Amino acid sequence: METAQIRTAIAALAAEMAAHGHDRDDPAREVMGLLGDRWSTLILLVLATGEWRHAELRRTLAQLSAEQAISQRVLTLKLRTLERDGFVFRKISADVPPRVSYGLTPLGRDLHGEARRLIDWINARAPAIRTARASFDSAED
Amino acid sequence: METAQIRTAIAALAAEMAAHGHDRDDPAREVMGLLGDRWSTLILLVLATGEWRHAELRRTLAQLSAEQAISQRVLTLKLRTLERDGFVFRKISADVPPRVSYGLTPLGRDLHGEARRLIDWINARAPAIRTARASFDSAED
DNA sequence: CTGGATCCAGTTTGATACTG
DNA sequence: CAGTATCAAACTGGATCCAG
Repeated sequence: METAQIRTAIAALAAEMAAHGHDRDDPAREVMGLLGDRWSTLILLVLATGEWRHAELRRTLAQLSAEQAISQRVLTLKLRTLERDGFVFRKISADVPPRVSYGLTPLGRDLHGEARRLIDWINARAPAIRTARASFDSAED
Repeated sequence: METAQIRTAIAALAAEMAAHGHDRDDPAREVMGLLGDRWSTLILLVLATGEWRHAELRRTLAQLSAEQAISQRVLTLKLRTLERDGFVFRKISADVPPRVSYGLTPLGRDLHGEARRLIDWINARAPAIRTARASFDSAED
């Protein structure tokens, strides 16, 4: 690109970002970071099936994950973050002892659907990505 | 959920993941992590406009980001990762001195489109998310 | 200009133990 | 059972210097 073109391109990009509602404290960056972390998308997947108690959810995540189990502490942290953004609700029963359950809000259900679409798209391209990686890795000597 | 229901739910989730092509080394987790990091989606946005040289790209990213500029080192790292997965190409001219340009492959162009859809969805819900956060933060005493 | 090498700081995740 | 506190480990991003 030439200097004048770059200036034009930057202006166009800035305008496009503005038109899509980007501004400096928009939550897109943070939510994308959340979806990109180690556990949140899997938590959404499980909670999409109904309401789960903390310990149940923890055991289930361990079953579904190829890697090691989520720690109690990290599960609490992730649920708090999802709850704060309005994607997950936390319900405490009046029983003795009280039962704490988690589930998806309507917004969380929609988020899960949208994220799922992207994840499925990536999985569908997994062969192409693996091929690209193999080619890159073998070319670097 | 009751114990039997949990068993059923886990089985259903595992089957669903398998049906969607999940397996333990699928790249979805890594690509989502990439899209959730600090710079990759912005890099895709800029590269979607054409071919850019390293230094041009770095300056442009600085213009578009509210935060501080990307470091030279991190830009190289991010471009390498995107290139390895087949989303970005790297072209070296035969000139002296050689010019190095980066751009999107067809796969990268598609990824950008898919990711953009999710980001736009989140931005469209930004008011709801901000409201949820304010309510959560004020309720926690 | 591109980008590798070092060194460093902040954040995220995990292990363990403890409280109500 | 749910959640917190503390400590340790790993990872990410950044600053600086240097080489082709």
